[in-house]
Amino acid sequence: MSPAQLNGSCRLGKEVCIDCKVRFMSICSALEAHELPEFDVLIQRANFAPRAALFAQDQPADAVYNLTEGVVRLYKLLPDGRRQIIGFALPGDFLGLAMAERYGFSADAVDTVSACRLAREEFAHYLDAKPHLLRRLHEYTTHELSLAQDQMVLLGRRNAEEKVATFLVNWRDRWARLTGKAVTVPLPMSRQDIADFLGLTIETVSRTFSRLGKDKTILIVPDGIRVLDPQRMERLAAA
Amino acid sequence: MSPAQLNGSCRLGKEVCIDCKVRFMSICSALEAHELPEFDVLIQRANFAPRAALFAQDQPADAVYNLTEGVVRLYKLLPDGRRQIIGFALPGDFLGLAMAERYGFSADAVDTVSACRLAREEFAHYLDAKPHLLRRLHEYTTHELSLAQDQMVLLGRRNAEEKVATFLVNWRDRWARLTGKAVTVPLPMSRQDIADFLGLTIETVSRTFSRLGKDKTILIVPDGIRVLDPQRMERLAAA
DNA sequence: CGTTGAGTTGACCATCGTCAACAGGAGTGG
DNA sequence: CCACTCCTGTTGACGATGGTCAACTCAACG
Repeated sequence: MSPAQLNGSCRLGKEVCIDCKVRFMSICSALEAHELPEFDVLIQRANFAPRAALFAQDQPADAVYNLTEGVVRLYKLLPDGRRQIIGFALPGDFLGLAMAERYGFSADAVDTVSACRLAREEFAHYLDAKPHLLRRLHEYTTHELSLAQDQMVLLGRRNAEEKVATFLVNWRDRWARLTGKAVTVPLPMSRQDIADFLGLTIETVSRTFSRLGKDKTILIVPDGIRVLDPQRMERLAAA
Repeated sequence: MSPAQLNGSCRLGKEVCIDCKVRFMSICSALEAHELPEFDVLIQRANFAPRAALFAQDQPADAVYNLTEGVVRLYKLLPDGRRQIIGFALPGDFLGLAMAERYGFSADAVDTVSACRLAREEFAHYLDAKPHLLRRLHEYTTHELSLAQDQMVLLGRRNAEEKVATFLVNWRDRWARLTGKAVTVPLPMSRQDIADFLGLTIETVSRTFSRLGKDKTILIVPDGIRVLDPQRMERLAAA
């Protein structure tokens, strides 16, 4: 499947806002039941294969997305190719906050992704008519800003072990909010993705995982980890 | 003057929104002329001596601030005392975006600071009645988020020289927007502040300044620098 | 089976942090 | 007016954390 070219069998008639599984985790929770049909006509379902691009940095920002399924990595590139992942988006997350002419970062699917696509202009006009939705969006944005500030502390002032532990704890908690608590934490993204998120190299991430594994702090399983010593893990993350 | 204890001779009658020098650089630019008097009654002028705290992380967030004068450092502390400065605020900047129960970071005056203080609850209610102000605030927040994402790239993926150069270029440009272009860029904050903003130590910042000085890329002057080779500077910052 | 790509591990090294000494200016008090 | 302290910033020597380079394993896939 080619990147950014898709949605075959979707839009099966049943995929309407009122049935949306992530409605109450997304900005759509601000909408009243009677507003859902009118919102429905604004959105378009889009599916993305693993590694497909939702959008790319500096492209004209003609759409925003509400993620309903899968994991998306958001990243910025320096001219020489260095990459910083600024976040991983999960179902319920809103992409394209900037509402600028062009995207400030790139977004692509880590695994199979579904999202509601809204034309930016249309969405902006709809927002003008719905102050309660704008208010919800603003709350969401300030929350994102707060997470970004936490990430600055992590990138600027924590060592490799603290970075990895913090990442794993945060990811486990986000995952638990979606699917409930589980012993095994899936890690759909690659080691390279984790490294680029934490400001490390792939080797350092790998070594730190191994060390935490030898510690019996975590157990490394295919495509994920199991937290064996949550106490020690949280202590490392809090430090 | 003791921290967080102040405003003596302020509120001289003339200090009303309509005369505000930074009105068009702040979120107040969203207000119509006829709304200024009603906004005026919500605000309270506050002055802060150098090093005084505007507010501290985890304190109840009972006020937000609109900066009118001076420089404020915003920072987070780790339990063991490591500090990450998440930004420097200048006149026109809005502090307390989170609108949460408690402040997510600390803010204190770098030099002499003046600000408009608004009770958070009152401001929230006023926002409910003024969608255009909310909209402006949302634009401001997304801009801050975008800056935070740039800072993540800087912290995660740039070396010391690039960090320092990027900081100086950005600071020069922000300063120029306030006071017009000038050969000398004042640096009211300490080396320690710069280090904690860039995820470096004070020694590395000092050495990098010295090296850029020996290069003739910059000239180090008391409480500031002069950019001698803007081209080279921008090249380092863009890298 | 051979190839490919992700992940792991080891050896070595560079950048930046740590520790320490020192310089210079501001403020204080004899 | 000078001696003294204090504080910030600079510089040097050394070391540790994490990066670089390379070899290797293993699973997936044709």
